[in-house]
Amino acid sequence: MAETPGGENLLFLTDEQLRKGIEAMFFAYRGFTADPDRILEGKDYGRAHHRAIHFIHRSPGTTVSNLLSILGVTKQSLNRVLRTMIEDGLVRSEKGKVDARERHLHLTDKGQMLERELSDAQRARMRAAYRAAGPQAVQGFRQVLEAMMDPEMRRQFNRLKDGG
Amino acid sequence: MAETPGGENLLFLTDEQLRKGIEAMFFAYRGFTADPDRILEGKDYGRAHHRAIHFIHRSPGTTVSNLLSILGVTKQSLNRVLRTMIEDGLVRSEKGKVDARERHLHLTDKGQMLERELSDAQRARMRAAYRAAGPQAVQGFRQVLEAMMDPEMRRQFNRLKDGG
DNA sequence: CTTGGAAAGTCAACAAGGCTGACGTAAATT
DNA sequence: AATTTACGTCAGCCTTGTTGACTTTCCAAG
Repeated sequence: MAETPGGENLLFLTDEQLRKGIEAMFFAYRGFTADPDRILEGKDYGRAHHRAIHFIHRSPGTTVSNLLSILGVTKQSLNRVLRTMIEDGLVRSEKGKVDARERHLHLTDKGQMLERELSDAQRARMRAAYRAAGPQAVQGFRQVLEAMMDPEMRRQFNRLKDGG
Repeated sequence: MAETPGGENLLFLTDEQLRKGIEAMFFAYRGFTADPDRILEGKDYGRAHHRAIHFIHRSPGTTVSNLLSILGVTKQSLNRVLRTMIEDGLVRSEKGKVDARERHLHLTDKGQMLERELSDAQRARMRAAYRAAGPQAVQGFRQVLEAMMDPEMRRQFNRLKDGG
């Protein structure tokens, strides 16, 4: 057994273990996105639309620039998906009252319906995985994921966790 | 506390908890790919090349069709990245001896060097996350990820885990 | 009140990396 | 001999990312 002076077993840090973790992330992420992808194909939307829908639902009234910093894409890229969803009546964009330069984004009823369909599917998979693994495992899952984020992303993540 | 007839606490299965897990996956995956992406930008390669390099390194001599089923892309898509890497002398492709229709793929020394650079960076992040979270958390992390995979992907994952 | 700069939106052009469809070739299998 | 398999390739398309340049709107500071 590989033991440190401190006495902890560090077998979980071998290159082999790390490789397995890397591959697990790769395959799991495919599963993670598979259901929404399936729902969206044929609906003219893609993963980029799903991400926007998710975070608008999550933080109704959020601004474009806030969304930009969460999604980490350029405004041109975000604007493209936002525009189609506004045209299609999934998203409502309204001028800010305190700062009229900002656009506050909301899902319309139609947008809510699609969000529901997508998140139901994604939650169902997550729920099944959580249930299969158990609460203890879920806690570890969350700890490792959070430790894996860039500090900037972790800030975003924790800001979302609490207030809207 | 939400208790089932069985007596288990199911608070970890609330929609809110599931949403946090979903967002954690999203932000963590960004971190997961950030370092290799940074290394590859400016090198004419992208994430697709990284994936191919990883699995060729992982299973030297693997065939094109095997790689196809692991990566889950079309042969045209894979062929594009494979061709450039063969031209650039990162990957060697040789006819099979037992079945000459197959092409067996290996990394050249140059390919090994790039693989090293990429996987060192990715492992460093994974190692830091594992170390911060601890062995117990790592086990849970792996359990949840594995449960999240599609059965087909889980088969691939477990086939890789053992033999090459 | 003017002006500087931030926020938002738009146009154009491009690249990576997915996809489908069609076709060709060599080798294995039936 | 005919069919199937593994691989490669051409052509064309889509999504989603990028840069760069530009305009409009509007807040805030001088």
